Amino acid sequence: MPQIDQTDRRLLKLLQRNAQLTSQELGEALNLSASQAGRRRQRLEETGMITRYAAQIDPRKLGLDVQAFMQVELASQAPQAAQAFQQLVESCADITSVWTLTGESDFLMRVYCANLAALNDLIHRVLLPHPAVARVHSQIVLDQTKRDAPLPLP
Amino acid sequence: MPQIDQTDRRLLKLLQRNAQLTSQELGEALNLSASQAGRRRQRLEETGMITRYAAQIDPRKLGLDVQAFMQVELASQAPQAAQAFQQLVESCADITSVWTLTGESDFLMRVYCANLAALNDLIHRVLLPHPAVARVHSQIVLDQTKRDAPLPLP
DNA sequence: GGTGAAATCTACCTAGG
DNA sequence: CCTAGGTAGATTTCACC
Repeated sequence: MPQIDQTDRRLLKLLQRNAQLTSQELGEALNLSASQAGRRRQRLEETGMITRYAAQIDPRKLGLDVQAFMQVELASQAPQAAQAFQQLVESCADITSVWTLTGESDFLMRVYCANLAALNDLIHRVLLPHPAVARVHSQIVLDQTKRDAPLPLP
Repeated sequence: MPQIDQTDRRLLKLLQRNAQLTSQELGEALNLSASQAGRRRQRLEETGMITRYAAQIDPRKLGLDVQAFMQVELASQAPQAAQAFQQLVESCADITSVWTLTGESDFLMRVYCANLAALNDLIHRVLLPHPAVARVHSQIVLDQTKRDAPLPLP
């Protein structure tokens, strides 16, 4: 596995903010030739450092006016409960990310809904009736004051 | 503002998973000509539906082995406390996203650190000593079971 | 929906440490 | 021998028809 140097880190930082930068523009920003910048980018893709390029969407323009984080506690720690919950999560498009965390609650989920009624439906008609789910604690996002900054460069 | 139809939504879904799809590939997936697919994509960019294209990085390969979510409660509700906290957040690269939420805690933050020691330093040497910060509750990410799915299509 | 000019990527080649 | 810079063919985009 090749070593990552400071130039690679700066390249990653730039591409996290704007993946459309051309090899030429990257080269100018990093004092490299376009071909070298392109070669570095390709190597970062091949080694799995860059996992993918993704379009970011404005959820409000899509009609998704409500975002929330939910902490979910399962009824049991048994593996089949976790598996049943996992199926629920996969089948629900409103849930975009799920993390397992240390601490009292078992899962943290990020959800997007069209409105408050849809969020309440998700909680009371989908999550709480599910046998694997014991408790749901939901907090609605009022504002995002810092969004998707590049990863820190260690 | 032009209306978004079902084809636009499918296009957005594809581009969220892979922003490198060419107009030709998009056209094949959507039963459109390449020129029409490209035109739709351009329109979604111009109207701000697509806010940017971003490279996604594998944090572990960068040496960021610890992720966490933190809930931060401020010492006061005064605007200058929030503003001081905002400056702290902006100056700290480990904090990649910050949300304001409903409920008891004032902020939810997502952080990436090289290791547990760095995370503890962040909590005890940066956040807690800051005059605006009253309480910090941190939960480490053990696993991400669903990651960055496309936004739901309403 | 199609076409062509301009721009970009990428594989290959050459030079230098 | 390995890394950096340059070049040409193929691919893609985008303004226009």
